[in-house]
Amino acid sequence: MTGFGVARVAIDSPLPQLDRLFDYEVTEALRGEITVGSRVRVPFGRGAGLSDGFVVELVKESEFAGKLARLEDLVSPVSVLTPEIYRLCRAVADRQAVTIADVFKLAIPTRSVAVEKKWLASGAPLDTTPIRRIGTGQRSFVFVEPRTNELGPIWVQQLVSRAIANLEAGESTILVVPDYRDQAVLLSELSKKTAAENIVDYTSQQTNSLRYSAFLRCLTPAAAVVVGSRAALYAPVTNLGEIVIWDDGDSNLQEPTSPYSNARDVALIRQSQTGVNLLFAAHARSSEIERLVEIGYLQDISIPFAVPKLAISETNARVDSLAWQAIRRALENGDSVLVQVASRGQSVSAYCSGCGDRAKCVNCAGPLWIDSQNQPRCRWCNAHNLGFSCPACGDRGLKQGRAGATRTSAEFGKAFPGIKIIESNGENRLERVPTGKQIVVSTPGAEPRVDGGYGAVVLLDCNELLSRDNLRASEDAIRIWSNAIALMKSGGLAVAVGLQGFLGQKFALWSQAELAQHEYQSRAELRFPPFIRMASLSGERDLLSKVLESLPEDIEILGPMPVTAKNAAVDDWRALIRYEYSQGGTLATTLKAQVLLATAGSKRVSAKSGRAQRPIQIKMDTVI
DNA sequence: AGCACGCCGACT
DNA sequence: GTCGGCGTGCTC
Repeated sequence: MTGFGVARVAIDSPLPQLDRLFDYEVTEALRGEITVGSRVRVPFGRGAGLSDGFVVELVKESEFAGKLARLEDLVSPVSVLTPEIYRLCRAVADRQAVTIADVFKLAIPTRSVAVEKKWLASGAPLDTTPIRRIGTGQRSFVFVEPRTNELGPIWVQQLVSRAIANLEAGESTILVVPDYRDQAVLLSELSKKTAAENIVDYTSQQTNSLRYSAFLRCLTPAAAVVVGSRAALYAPVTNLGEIVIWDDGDSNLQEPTSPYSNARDVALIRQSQTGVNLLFAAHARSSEIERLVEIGYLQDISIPFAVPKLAISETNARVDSLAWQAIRRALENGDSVLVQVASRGQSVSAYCSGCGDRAKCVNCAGPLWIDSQNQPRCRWCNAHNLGFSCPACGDRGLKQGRAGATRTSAEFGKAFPGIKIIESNGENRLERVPTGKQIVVSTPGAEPRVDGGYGAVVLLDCNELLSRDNLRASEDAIRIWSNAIALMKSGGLAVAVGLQGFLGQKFALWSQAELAQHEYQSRAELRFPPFIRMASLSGERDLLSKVLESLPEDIEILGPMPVTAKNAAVDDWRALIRYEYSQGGTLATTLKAQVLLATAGSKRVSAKSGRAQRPIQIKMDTVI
């Protein structure tokens, strides 16, 4: 790269007006050292200090008419922002209408000098030329057999063997898994099949130095298997052959802060830019994947498998005879039983024993529930309500509502004397339980694994999960049930209590594709995502109106309406924007520009309070 | 974000 | 006559 006197630098600033490249004259002394992707500090604006940035390009001459400032501070010559990852970050930022700096935060870990020194001493090259796969990769979706055997869950085995096959072909794999426990299982299975140096632990539960070390391992020119969560999609790994996303419908794959991206979309972008293989694997199919399959963008490569034995009972009893039978049979065989219960604690709700009114929190009037310690707690503010007294009738007694996991455990304890009952929930989660005759009562998503698989899986409160107030309730429920059933061994019996109608019938037959089609169809009829896309804009009312007025006629706007969320600022308003996929690119650009325009005109600090004014927040895909 | 430039009110 | 108010605009 010697001889290029001008560096085009991306400034690491959250300001949207600075989200472009700035040219700097590279001093003679740095010309031999600086690389594309180097971390630098540059003079910027009228400020006295230096700003952080990354070299995106090295060129001979600048097209900038003014006088260039000099780049004198090279933080490190390591090429941390490879061209491939820069392109990815740029595209994600553009799609999400956010600044590239917000994406850099996910893509480039903080530097650890000690780790970097060690890495450089090991003889790694500074300037890593990514070997890019040529041609168009396969984009696919696969239904994985929902079963657990002596070696663990089938899906783990399939992902591991896929990654190992790629490794043997000299190609890297990125395995993205929503849950860190699943990441741990994958890492441990991988370590049985290949040397530790081939495995990169990209999970987020790590210290800065470990994260930077994993990042640098990716830059080392040798194929690897990268295991991690959302951020792993930005791993600058050498010779990437395939990206695999497990269970894309899991909400953990959604970035909660800017850039508000979903792992699925980031993977699709990286695939389209590099032509690697992309595989979505799951037990159930998300409506987003269903759309991609229907438009032919993804190919369904599922291989038929024996569906799990699953009985549906349309009953009003919480635990019906079918469920009791399944549990008894499994216990007789010496197997473990998994019972999924919709909520934790003794009871999901509490009522005044005097007048029967829903019991309310003394602090905030939120609804009470009874925790596993048998104490009344508030669902909103979490306060204990030991001194409860009914505001209506003054009674101090409480009646319990529907049973939670703790009370269910107690009930099973009575029904099966001498059988060990184990409870697992989100707060107190077991990853794995030893094999044996036992009943495991778990809330959704907290189901522990048992070696060899469960002999029976019983899903209680099915309608509870379905009636969650969320567009994705049904889709999520199917996913959660399916994942629980996948913990069962071959020959086990699953029972879903209280499931009815179309959903019950199709689920019993494991007709996952039909369920996904049905779900997607109903979204299409309502013109809800993912049939179309829906953005949300929120912020101060007048600012918001200004931005909305500037949008083209053919964009459908819903609102604005005041935000009623509990902890929302008083003056926050929100509008939804419904748009076609084909409009996404232009809309994102327009919104970014218009928000900037609207915000620039007005005062940046509210005169009275002195508090910094929150700009308008853009979420290109809102979760409703 | 900072920071300077610029054009209107009460001060040694 | 000038010091300084912060609205406006730029940053290679």
